[in-house]
Amino acid sequence: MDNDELVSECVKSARPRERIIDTAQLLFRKHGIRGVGVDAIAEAAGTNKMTLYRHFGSKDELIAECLRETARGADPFWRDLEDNFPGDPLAQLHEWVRAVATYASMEAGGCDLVTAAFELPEPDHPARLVVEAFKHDQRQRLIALCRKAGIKEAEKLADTLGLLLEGARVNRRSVGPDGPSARFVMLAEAVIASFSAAGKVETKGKKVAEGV
Amino acid sequence: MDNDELVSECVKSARPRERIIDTAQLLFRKHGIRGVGVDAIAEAAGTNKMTLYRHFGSKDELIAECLRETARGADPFWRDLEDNFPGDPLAQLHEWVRAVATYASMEAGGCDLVTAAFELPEPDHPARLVVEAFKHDQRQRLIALCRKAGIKEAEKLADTLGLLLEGARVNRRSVGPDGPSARFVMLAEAVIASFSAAGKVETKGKKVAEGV
DNA sequence: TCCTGACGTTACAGATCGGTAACATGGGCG
DNA sequence: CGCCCATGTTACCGATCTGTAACGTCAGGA
Repeated sequence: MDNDELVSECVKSARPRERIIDTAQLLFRKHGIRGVGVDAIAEAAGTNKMTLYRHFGSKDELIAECLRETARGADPFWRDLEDNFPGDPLAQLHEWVRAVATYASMEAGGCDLVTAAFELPEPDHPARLVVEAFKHDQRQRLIALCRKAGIKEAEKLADTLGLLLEGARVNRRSVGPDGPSARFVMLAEAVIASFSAAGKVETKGKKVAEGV
Repeated sequence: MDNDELVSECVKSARPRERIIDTAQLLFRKHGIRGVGVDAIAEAAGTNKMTLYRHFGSKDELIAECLRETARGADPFWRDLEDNFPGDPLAQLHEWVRAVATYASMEAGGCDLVTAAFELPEPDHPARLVVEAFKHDQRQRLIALCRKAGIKEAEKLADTLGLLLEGARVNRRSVGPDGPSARFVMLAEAVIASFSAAGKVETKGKKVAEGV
């Protein structure tokens, strides 16, 4: 509560609206969504409560907008994946493992969307719609990637990797960065290897090329 | 906030202290730890705020005590595992998968300990000590079980299963019971199978008997 | 120039929060 | 009986919360 003013110093945006969203994301991560009030957000963003309420009708709307902004951040992630390994979905899959592990070990760490789902138990909260849509979208993308990579049981591998990742993030959040979450890359690679082997056994004789 | 009085009807305990803990656990699950006040807990428990504060010095202490109580609930779980399949650690491992999946699909669902870790970001909160100790204990138990079951890379399998489980719980919490979390048993069994195969390949020629 | 619209400032409402003080009550036990 | 201790009751404190009203200020465009 003391150094939150400094937080806003890292947020240099012209428009108050962007400053508020950026600052709110930082403060939500630090103190929890319910642990920070709109007054503190506005002040840390270098503005005031009235301006905040003129842009976002309520705190719940601000929360939802912050989550939408966070969710939009995943798009360049997938674009980079495709750009860095064009036409090589298996390499993209391995890079996905490495990249999400790197992202999960940052201070942003635990996915803001999941954190919000934990902090807001009301089933009809506007933020829940954002979370569900995001999770569904990410799952579909990962399934498609596994399928293009020639994995036979693509859904199964994608769900295993997805649950492993969420587990690693939540574990890191509850027991710190030195727990089992530190082994995520190794565990995920082992799972991919086992699914790849199974896939090749089953598709023996057939061309592996399914994607690409 | 309206039907929380009925909640207390399910809690028939003689002593106010137990009633308060049981009621607090229910309300924390329903509204979140930060979403329910001590007054509401006391009233729903059929007592009053003063009695609550005489038993637990603060809300934070009550939270920690609730988590300790929840953590104690895992002991009979492991005892049943040993009692139902005595001397058969591999069967115990498969039963572990089935049992935790059943538990995770109940309304208690998302582990209260993890939820608390998400809701209480302060790193020195007394509840965090309980969470970390519990998670460490569960991990050690699962590693020991895998080892006794003859798995060669016991730690690796235990961590994979642990992260899968935590991922399934958090996924269920964020996208509901019809997401990938519904496939936890299948995914976990596939992982066990792959580790069992790897273990047998590597220990080929040696006696498999290591535990028991 | 003037006007409009975004933004800042102050004050306030109504509710709820965690936590405490003072006192009444009532049952078990010597 | 008389005492004690756990519990119930009421009132209160100061702080904080979301959200609103009224009124300045100021830059930029027609």
